[in-house]
Amino acid sequence: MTSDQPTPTLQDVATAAGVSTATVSRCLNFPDQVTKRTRAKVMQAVNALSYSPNFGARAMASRRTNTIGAIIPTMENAVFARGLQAFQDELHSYGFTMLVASTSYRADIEEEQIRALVGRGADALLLIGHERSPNTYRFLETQNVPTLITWAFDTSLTRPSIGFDNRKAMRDMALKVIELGHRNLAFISARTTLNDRAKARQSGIEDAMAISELRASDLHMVETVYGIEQGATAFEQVMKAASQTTAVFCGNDVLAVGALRRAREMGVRVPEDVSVIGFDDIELAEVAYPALTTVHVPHREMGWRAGKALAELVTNGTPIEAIELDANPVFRGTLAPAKG
Amino acid sequence: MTSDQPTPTLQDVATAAGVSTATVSRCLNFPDQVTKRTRAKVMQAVNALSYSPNFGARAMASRRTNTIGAIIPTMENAVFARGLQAFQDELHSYGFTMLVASTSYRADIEEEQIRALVGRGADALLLIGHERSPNTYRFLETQNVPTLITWAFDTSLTRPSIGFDNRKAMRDMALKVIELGHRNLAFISARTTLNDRAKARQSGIEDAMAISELRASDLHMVETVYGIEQGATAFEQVMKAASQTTAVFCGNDVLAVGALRRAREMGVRVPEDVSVIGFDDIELAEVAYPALTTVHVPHREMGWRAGKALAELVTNGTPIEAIELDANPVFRGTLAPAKG
DNA sequence: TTGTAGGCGTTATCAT
DNA sequence: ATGATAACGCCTACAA
Repeated sequence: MTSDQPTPTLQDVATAAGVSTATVSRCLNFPDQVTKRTRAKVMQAVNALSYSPNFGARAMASRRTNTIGAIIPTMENAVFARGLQAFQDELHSYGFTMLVASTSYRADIEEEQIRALVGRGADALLLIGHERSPNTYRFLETQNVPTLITWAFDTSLTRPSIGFDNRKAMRDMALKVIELGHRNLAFISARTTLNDRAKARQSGIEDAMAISELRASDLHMVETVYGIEQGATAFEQVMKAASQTTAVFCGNDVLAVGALRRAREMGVRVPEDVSVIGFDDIELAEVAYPALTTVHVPHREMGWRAGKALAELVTNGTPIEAIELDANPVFRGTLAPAKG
Repeated sequence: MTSDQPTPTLQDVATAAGVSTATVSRCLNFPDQVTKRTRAKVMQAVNALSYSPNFGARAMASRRTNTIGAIIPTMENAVFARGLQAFQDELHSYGFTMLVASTSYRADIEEEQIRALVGRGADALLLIGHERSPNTYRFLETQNVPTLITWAFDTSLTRPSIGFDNRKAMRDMALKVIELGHRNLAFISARTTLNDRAKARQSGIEDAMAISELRASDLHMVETVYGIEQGATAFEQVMKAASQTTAVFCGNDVLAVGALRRAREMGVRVPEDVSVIGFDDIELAEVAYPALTTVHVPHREMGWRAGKALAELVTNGTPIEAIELDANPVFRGTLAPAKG
């Protein structure tokens, strides 16, 4: 670096172009309110100085940031990645920037991140799932930040959501599994504390059992934290505690893949001895061997629809229309009829 | 909402607490410059109003944003996810916020994203790989934004990097493969345009061939875009065009997993008929069947070291110390000695 | 320890 | 169509 020249400001451009700052501002924001000739002069100065507007100043003066925040449980694996990419692409096409933060599935961190993004002037927020502390919702309300929920759908709530019904999706899957003759079911669940998706998925299995005249209380449940290794451990626990199990549902594909691995290590054949069912349909599911039977989640569509809805809300005030998407079973190699 | 009460400002808090705005500001930024008593009063007012500082104003007044940007090729899969999460966690512990943007592996989009993040006042930037247009580097220099390169390491360049030597890593892997008797090698590469990692990995294989007195020109190369499906297609091409191939290197695990799948579909046995080698060691690699032999990349360490380096640079001016990490072969099921 | 006041770079409302 | 100029909300010398 030769010299620490300070970044050029609007004023510098104005001086260079021989106009007022107001005119430069207009050139940049409303080009057609300005003469062709003036515009040319100004743009030339802009380029010469390679001026680029100061975000903070602009945010302060216009009281808008063109920023939309997304807060997801984790970036560690691909569960939210595909949807997020679609969300970001859509926002980008509207001229918005996406800010991401992750919570490691912890409610306290989520609240912190919400404050951080709101503090940074996010014009709106995308959140995963409905369940969080009243405090958090109160904050969002007083701050007047529009919020959209995704990865869930629940009309009984007033908050808009664009997602799918976790309970119904899991119920449909479970009905198919029961139809194949499975009676001894287990469920390896993600932590259900402040996680409505996990709870809903459990309820879905129980619904299916009730419909099929099985006793929901017979569902063998193990709750564990996220991770392949945790899924493996949980699978072993299940097989030890309830060895008659023929079908193991998992709260998500990551756990399911762990279960699959441990099954192989234990000499338990999938699907001949026990069927394994996941949820999410991320890349892992296809790649696993045998390929995982799972509930397909419309990642991309959810993402872009959410992006579009928020962009239009912020831009034109178009109210968000709740949208329920389908999440359907995908049958692959890990599910087979129950023996006998 | 009952009333559209405007967000509280520093002034509001000051009034409520019966002090000046300066005192409130100090309470928030340098708590120990203020009496315990005063602080208590102020914090109470802060909570009562649930005040949270305006980012733009703060950025403008302090000329710092406490924001560090990261620009990665894609969020679609887990390649960069683990490292990014570690990066973000480390930044967070220093009080920084991470901004992410993705480029879909396109140089023009990368440049746009760099401008966007700089425009938003990013105090520093994390970029993947060294190779980009001189224009882009010039911009970064005139804007005076410190930049750290990761996912690569090259002392011949003056730019600091914290990463690993792609060429050396791939060479080491290739040497092992050749040692196992493989002579007919193929390489399914990611696009090499403006992608120094892809090029380096290719060079690594060629280096190993040269060392082993094989003709580097005999390496059968296929270049393709990112994706499982693309890896599958490329594998088929390779086996059709060079059926004597016994070892297929892939530029990354995603392509490798695609190759694996197509091999199964084609009735080609891995590793009996052909060995498949990946790069990155993401979750997919472990989960694939057979589990993928691949080059392990120290995702997390790279991420947190990068975060620490940038945070300390921005905070204390500590210059970045380039760090070379190891990326070593991991031998799993897809590699076996060549037949005969 | 606390208060006063000027300035940070834009936008937007008025005039002209 | 263009130009003054008053906000915008916070930080930080400097003064008290």
